[in-house]
Amino acid sequence: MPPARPARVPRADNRLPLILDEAARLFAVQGFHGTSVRDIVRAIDMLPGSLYYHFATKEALLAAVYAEGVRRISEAVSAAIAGKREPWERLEAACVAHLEGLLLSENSAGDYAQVVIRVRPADAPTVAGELVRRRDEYERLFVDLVQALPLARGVDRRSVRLMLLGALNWSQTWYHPGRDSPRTIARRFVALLRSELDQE
Amino acid sequence: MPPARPARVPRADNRLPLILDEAARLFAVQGFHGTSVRDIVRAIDMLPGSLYYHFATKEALLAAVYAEGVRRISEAVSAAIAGKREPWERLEAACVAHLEGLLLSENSAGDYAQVVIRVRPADAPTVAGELVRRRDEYERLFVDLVQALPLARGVDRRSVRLMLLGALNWSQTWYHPGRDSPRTIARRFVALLRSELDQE
DNA sequence: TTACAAAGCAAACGATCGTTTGCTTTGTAA
DNA sequence: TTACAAAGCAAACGATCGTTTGCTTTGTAA
Repeated sequence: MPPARPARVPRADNRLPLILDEAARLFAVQGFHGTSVRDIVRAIDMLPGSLYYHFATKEALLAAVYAEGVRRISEAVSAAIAGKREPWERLEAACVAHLEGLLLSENSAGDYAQVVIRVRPADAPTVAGELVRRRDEYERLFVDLVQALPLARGVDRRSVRLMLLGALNWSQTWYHPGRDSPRTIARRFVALLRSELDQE
Repeated sequence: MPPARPARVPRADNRLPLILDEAARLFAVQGFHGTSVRDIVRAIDMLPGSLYYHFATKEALLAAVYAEGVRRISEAVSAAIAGKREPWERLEAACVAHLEGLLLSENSAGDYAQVVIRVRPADAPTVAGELVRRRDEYERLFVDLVQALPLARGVDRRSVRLMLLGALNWSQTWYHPGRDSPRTIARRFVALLRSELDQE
């Protein structure tokens, strides 16, 4: 085995994080096809060609944003359920974290998650497989959470998960910052399901 | 008032309907920005410029497809609830019709409805106002259906509607033709809500 | 202080985009 | 049979797209 090469250390003024942030913001708002490479680099005073030092293609850039989005929201949800034991409490906490990560736009953290929800893998054929894999990986969190619920016999847990996540994700289209908070919306949706499904 | 001009009658070989069909199909699958004018006319052996005899802009074409989509799914839902009296039965029938109109791809009727669900008004700024108006007009059907439900006091009817429609619309992303039918999915989602909300 | 890779500039590539302009074909009403 | 508008062709417009190529600047390890 050859000795490990001395790690090439990135420079401090590396603007790759800025590219990711701006790409996340624009992909979230305008979609993948509605955003040009020039749109992205314009805001950070870069030339279009320079982006290709960091990414081989526009689709590879999307894959990077997508990966970061899954990482962030997975972390938020995991942190939210870490302290809790009761299954319904855990699911509610997860839904609140999911929706806050998606809709809360302060510090632009929500942009990354919105890309995961909004951009269809089919929009970027060369990385579609990777995107689907990452989304599935995230949703597995919710498979487990729903699995742990004490439900009456005969209730299809897959339907429960799909209904809840679908309703949450769709809120992206009608949510307005001034009105009900993401936390309130998430709790309400869980409550609408809960008492019916709870077996006691 | 001048006498009405004799109506200019369109020709029988008018290919405008073909343009609408193909645009609906492609906008549904690839999105608005992911579809070019050339993509649309290619399938019907037309030249790109010829489209502009029928529509002033690509966005005006989208508006026409959108309007037809709302018209079709409104009609399907209205027909489905026409015979029924019981409020929960009416809501279920409406949800089944909504989802079948959205997911059933036989005779390509679903393409128009999918455009309504998939394309964001903001994607076409010059017609965004019209698109929002039409979508709201359609959703008013469901406002009334939920309004008629005999619910326990304190249940937020807006949340019930948003949760249900959100879950249904989101199914577009995970639905697979081989598995559960749109009818089954719609009924299951209504059932998950129903017993909890029903006041008896 | 120097060597060198990291980072990005500068300029352009061919392809494709939505749309326009002027002209021709063709169905239909009279 | 003819007049004419409906419908679309043919060809191009300027703008923008994602990407490449060759060169320069600059931070950092030695």
